Amino acid sequence: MLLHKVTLAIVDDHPVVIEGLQNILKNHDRIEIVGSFINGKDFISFIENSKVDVVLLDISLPDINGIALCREIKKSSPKTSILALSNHDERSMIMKMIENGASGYLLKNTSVDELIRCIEEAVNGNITFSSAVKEIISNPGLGDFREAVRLTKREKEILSLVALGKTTQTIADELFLSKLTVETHRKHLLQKFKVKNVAELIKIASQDNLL
Amino acid sequence: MLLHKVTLAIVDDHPVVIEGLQNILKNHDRIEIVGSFINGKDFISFIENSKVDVVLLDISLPDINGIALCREIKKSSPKTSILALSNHDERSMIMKMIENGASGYLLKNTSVDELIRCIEEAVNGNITFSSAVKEIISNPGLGDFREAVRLTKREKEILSLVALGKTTQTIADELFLSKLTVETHRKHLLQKFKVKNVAELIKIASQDNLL
DNA sequence: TTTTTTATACCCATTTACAGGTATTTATGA
DNA sequence: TCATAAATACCTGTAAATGGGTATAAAAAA
Repeated sequence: MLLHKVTLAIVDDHPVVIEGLQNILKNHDRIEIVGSFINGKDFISFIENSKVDVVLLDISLPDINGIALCREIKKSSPKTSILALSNHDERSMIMKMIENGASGYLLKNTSVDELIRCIEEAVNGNITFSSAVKEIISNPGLGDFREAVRLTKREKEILSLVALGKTTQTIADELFLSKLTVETHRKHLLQKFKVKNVAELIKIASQDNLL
Repeated sequence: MLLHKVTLAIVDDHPVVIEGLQNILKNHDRIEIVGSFINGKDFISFIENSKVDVVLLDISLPDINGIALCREIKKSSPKTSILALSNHDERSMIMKMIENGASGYLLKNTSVDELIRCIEEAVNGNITFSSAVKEIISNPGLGDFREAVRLTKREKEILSLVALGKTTQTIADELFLSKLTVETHRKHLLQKFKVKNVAELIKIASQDNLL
């Protein structure tokens, strides 16, 4: 048994959510809330000088991307357990957070009981998920095993020009390339995405936020 | 001055948000929270038998679309003021909610003070917005005046088949149409979206959630 | 009832895209 | 240093898409 209280911080840009979390946790005698932050930068400064055992981290913050913040926190304070709080229910996002040091992942519609259970697990050093998240992990959707397509810089560049409706010739002129070179890049894009024309290409790229 | 308390309900599928809102509002002596709901259906049943002056409504619920729910509520209980709570910061969404009977629109990152101010305004029958929302309304982005493209049923059907990478001929075969007919529909799609090829078409359709 | 929209279909000329190759130079990693 | 990946470029033939028209019947709206 630990004698000291567990120090916990909240990082979420929604004041109402902070209010809710504080209210839920304030009656737990083993937990002490040591700070609430509405952006990542402030929390990073804070953690450099303070001990935080657990942080409840909203992964969609205005100033910094959740994955990057997760890694930053682990670099500054490796012993801090990070519990990701998020609306994103894509398997890939869950996996990325875990890969980058999170100890758990909760969807925002998690019940209060489950939330507390997960925090307690995180305090004990375990990795935890809310039940909806477990469901997602164990029942991967169809698209979930299609690994992320790795595009070169040039390919990304051409992909976005294609998405703007530019033709091969126009792109070639703009980039001072041969039309044939641009055709090759397009061909590689179609191959990498395993699609057979631009319509499908742009749809998938758009769904994967590559535009 | 009213003698009775203002009755207020909360509809949000995030338990933590409900907790936060309850906690923020419980000390207001003029406000009485008469119910909290995590889906639209339950609230619709509730409001048929109860008087609710103000409802804080999350517009992204699992069971029903926010706009439809807004209209439902106004139909069942026209005197209830609806304050929309949302993460969606698109001008078009804000306008749609107001058109469908909402008395205000708050982004979820609204501060507690502002939230209370808006609830009080709504109680008094005014239409209110959080400052971030006012900003959005008064500074329309570039795309905001491009009015929503109105597609016919057939056009939508063909658009989604095109997005699946099917060729004109394939689509014609599947729908038992002449290839020339499908070509005409495609042409109309390009014209309506004011674009010159499928790449641009699919990108815009995808951004507008038409796929 | 008249007008407009929707869905259908056709024609022609031209441009663009796609499939399936090969090949060279330059970076980048192991 | 050796192998691999990236970026470049070329060739040929075919398939598909686009632009700019016209036209008609049916359905929906005014």
